[in-house]
Amino acid sequence: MAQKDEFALQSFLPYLLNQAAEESSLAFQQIYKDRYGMLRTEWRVLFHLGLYGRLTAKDIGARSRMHKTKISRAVQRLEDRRFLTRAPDDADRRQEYLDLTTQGRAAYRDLHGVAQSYDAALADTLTAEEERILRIALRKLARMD
Amino acid sequence: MAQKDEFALQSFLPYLLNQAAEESSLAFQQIYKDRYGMLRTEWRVLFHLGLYGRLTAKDIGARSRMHKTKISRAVQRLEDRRFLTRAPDDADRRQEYLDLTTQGRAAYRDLHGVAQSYDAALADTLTAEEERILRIALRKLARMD
DNA sequence: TGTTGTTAGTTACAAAATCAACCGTTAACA
DNA sequence: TGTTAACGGTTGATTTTGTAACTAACAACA
Repeated sequence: MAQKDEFALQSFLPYLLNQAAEESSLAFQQIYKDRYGMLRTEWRVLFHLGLYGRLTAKDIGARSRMHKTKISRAVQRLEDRRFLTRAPDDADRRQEYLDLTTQGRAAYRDLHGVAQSYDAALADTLTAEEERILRIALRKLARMD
Repeated sequence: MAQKDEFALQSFLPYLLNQAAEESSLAFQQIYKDRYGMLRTEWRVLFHLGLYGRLTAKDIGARSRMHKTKISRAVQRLEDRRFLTRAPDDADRRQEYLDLTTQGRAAYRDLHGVAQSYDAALADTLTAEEERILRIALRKLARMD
C-alpha cells in the first residue's frame, strides 16, 4: 500500500513563486533602500508616478492592488522626503493629485534604469523560451491578462 | 527624439513574481489560517516537518531560507498549540530536534491534501507546456536547481 | 433641500517582521 | 587545558503591516 508522495513543498506553486519572488527582489530592494531610503511600497508608488505621470492614490491602488492604507503611508513618506507633492482636485475635493518633484523624477529615472538592467540580468539566467513563457504564465497567475 | 520606453512596471520580473505569488497564495493562506490559526511561517515549518520528518530549526532554515528568528517564533507557537514537540540533542545541546505530534501530523495531512488540489487548480489555468516551463524557470530564479 | 449611502483618504490599535544584542554550547587551537 | 571564536537558538526594541473605524466630501433621490 505504498502511498506515492511526489508532492514536495518544492513543487507547490505558491511556495515556488514566493521563493523566486523573494530571491529575485533581494538585490534590487537593497538598492532603493540604500540610495533613497525607500521601502517597497514607496518604490512602487514612485514607479507608478514616474511611469504614468500625475495620479491619485486611488489610481495607484487600482493599478497595483496595494491596499489604500499602504499607499497612504507611502505617499506620506514620499512627500516628507520631497519626492512628490500633492495638488488638490477642485472638482472632487476628496482626492488629491500626486506629482513627482524634480528630485522624485531623478530617483525614478535612476531606479528605472537599474530595474531595466536588473531585469535583463535575471532574464539572462533563463533561455529565451523560458523567459517568454514565464512572463505569460506569471501574467495569468497574477490575473493581469 | 522620442525615447522608447517599453519598460513598464508590469514587465519587471520581480514585480510580476510578487504579484503572482501574492495572488496565488491568497486563498490557501485563508485555509490554514481559518482551520488551524496558523501564520505562513508556521505553515511552512509544519510542512517541512511533515515532509522530511524530524529536523532542527537550523535544518528548516537551510531548506526554507527563513530567518532564524522567524523560525524560532513559529516553532514556539506550534509547540504552544501542540502541533510539535522538542527533543534535546544530547550530542549537541545547542540544538533541538523537532517532531510533529499526532495532531501536527493530522494538520499536515489535511493541508497537504488541500495544497495538492489547490496546486492542480492553479496549474489548470495554464497549458501543460506553460506549467512545465514555469516550474523550471521558477526553480532557477529561486536558486533551487 | 434633506436624508441615506458611497467614496477617497487618514488614523489608531493590534499583529507581525526585522535587527541587533544576547545566552549557553561547541570548536579551534595556542 | 585556556582562551577566543563560531554556532544554534532566543529575546527585546523598533519598524512595518493589517484591520477597522473614522472624517470629509460627494451622489442619489425622495
